[in-house]
Amino acid sequence: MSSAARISSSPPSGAPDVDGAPDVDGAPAAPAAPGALETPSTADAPDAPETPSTAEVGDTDDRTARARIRDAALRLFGEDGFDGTTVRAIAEAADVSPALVVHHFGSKSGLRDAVDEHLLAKIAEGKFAAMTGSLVPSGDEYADLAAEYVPAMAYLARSLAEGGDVGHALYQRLHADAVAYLAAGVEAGVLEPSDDPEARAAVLLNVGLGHMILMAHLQRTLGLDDDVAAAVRAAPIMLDLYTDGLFTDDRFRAAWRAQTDTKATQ
Amino acid sequence: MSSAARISSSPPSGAPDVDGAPDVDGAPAAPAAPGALETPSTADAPDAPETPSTAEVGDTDDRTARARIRDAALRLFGEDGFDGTTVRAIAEAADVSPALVVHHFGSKSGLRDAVDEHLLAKIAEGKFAAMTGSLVPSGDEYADLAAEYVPAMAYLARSLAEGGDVGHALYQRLHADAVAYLAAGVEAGVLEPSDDPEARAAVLLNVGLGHMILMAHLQRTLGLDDDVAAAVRAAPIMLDLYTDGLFTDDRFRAAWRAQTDTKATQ
DNA sequence: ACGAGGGCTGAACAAGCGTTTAGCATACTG
DNA sequence: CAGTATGCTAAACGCTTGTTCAGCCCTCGT
Repeated sequence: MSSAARISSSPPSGAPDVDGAPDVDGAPAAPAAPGALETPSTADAPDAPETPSTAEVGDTDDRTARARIRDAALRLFGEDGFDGTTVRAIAEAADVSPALVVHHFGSKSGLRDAVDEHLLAKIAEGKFAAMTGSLVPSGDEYADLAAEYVPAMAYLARSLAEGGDVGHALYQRLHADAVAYLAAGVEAGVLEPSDDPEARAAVLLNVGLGHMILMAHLQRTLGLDDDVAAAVRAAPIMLDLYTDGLFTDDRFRAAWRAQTDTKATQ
Repeated sequence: MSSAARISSSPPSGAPDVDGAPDVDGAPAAPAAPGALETPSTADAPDAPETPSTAEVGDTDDRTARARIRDAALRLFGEDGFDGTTVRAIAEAADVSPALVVHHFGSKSGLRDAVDEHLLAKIAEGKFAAMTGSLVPSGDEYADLAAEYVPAMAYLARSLAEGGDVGHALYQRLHADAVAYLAAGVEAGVLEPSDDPEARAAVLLNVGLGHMILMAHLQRTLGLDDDVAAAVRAAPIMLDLYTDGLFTDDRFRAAWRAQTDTKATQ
């Protein structure tokens, strides 16, 4: 959520800071790079020149058709899955011939690798902090972000759920960030300390990401119109959970401890 | 978790009740039918006679080959996805010819429908309460359960993440159960009340199911050997979250409320 | 002006897919 | 015992898929 990051930099007093509501979603996630929330570039704009110094394989220039194919593949993979997406469909969406797809990326798997690499680079830049972290910037800002990042989020959600390498790479990155920001939050005194910070970071990451992955079900089940409404409806509940917990006392925790203790002494 | 169900029926005092640890996983989920945790039948045993009175289509007898095909399909769909699984692979796993698959189920989609129906029936019986609910019965019981239910869980996780109709049917059933059991828990005084019980049920369901779906990532990231270890590692953290919350005070909730109030009055 | 080369394409190919067909055994029914 | 339905299979069909191939067009260096 980047809440921990913001926690240590924003006064906990009255008015929320300028870039949106207090983060509320489940996971303490990626680094909220300063300005990450401002003016997202339009979705289909060609990439930045992308210095070929770091070129690893055939990553020569990358604009126009090549980028169009990659973006179309990202979107379609996210919507229909890798197997459910045909090269011909990608080609049509990118307005090129099927042969060009394989000419640029070698094969369909090569295209997926390129999509993954591109996405991981974006993640490494922290560009996904806003979306993976704070699901509720509130209102228009969220809508703007969603328009750009929803295809990527769908692809990531699918990758995470399927347990492939891309998803796991993303997970590990988000986990490392979560550990750092949770520690910062604890140090700032706004988060409860933990006996097992790494595991807690993973659990909270699961909670937040899972909440995101399943948000569509919540939306349908509650009869909401769009994902913004769903996020707004869910936000105060997450806040309640994180503020008060769920149980009224600690009888369940006590019971758990009692059992594990007796087991350990057996 | 069925915690709410158990809450109202078990004394919150010292020793945990007989059928395992206090439920600890994220979601208040399906009804923990009495005895649901006891002696699971072996995985590949043929189904119960399954009275043909409720036969809807060609559901005549259902044992031997037909059941073998269905079980193999369930497992393979869960492992490799629907598109990633070929009819020939299912046939080989069930030790029959590919043509028999189609002969029994009409088509590959028909087979999926049969798998879904079978699974939803199991869910309706409450047989999944233990797995979807309490991820930590502790130790051997969990291992036994896992051996039987893991294929189905994998299939369900995939269905939920993909947002198809099966997954949503499951979700709605689990949500209804969660609403009921959360209400019971509130009435019993062990759960915090909520302004929005339906949304809270959905959120907690998302939290718990998402935690389950992503458990494999947690396991890999923390370097744990198996899913039992992961569940045991995660359990006290979930308990801490549900008992104490995450924040040390309510500054985030206050900030959220302040913002939504000012927005509402604008 | 004119080759050279890269972006790009239409058409075709081999492989794998779901499905169909024709037919074999076995078991039940009269 | 004949007749018939049932469980089941081998082989093949048609289609879609990812991929290849030969060649077009258009730009650029000389």
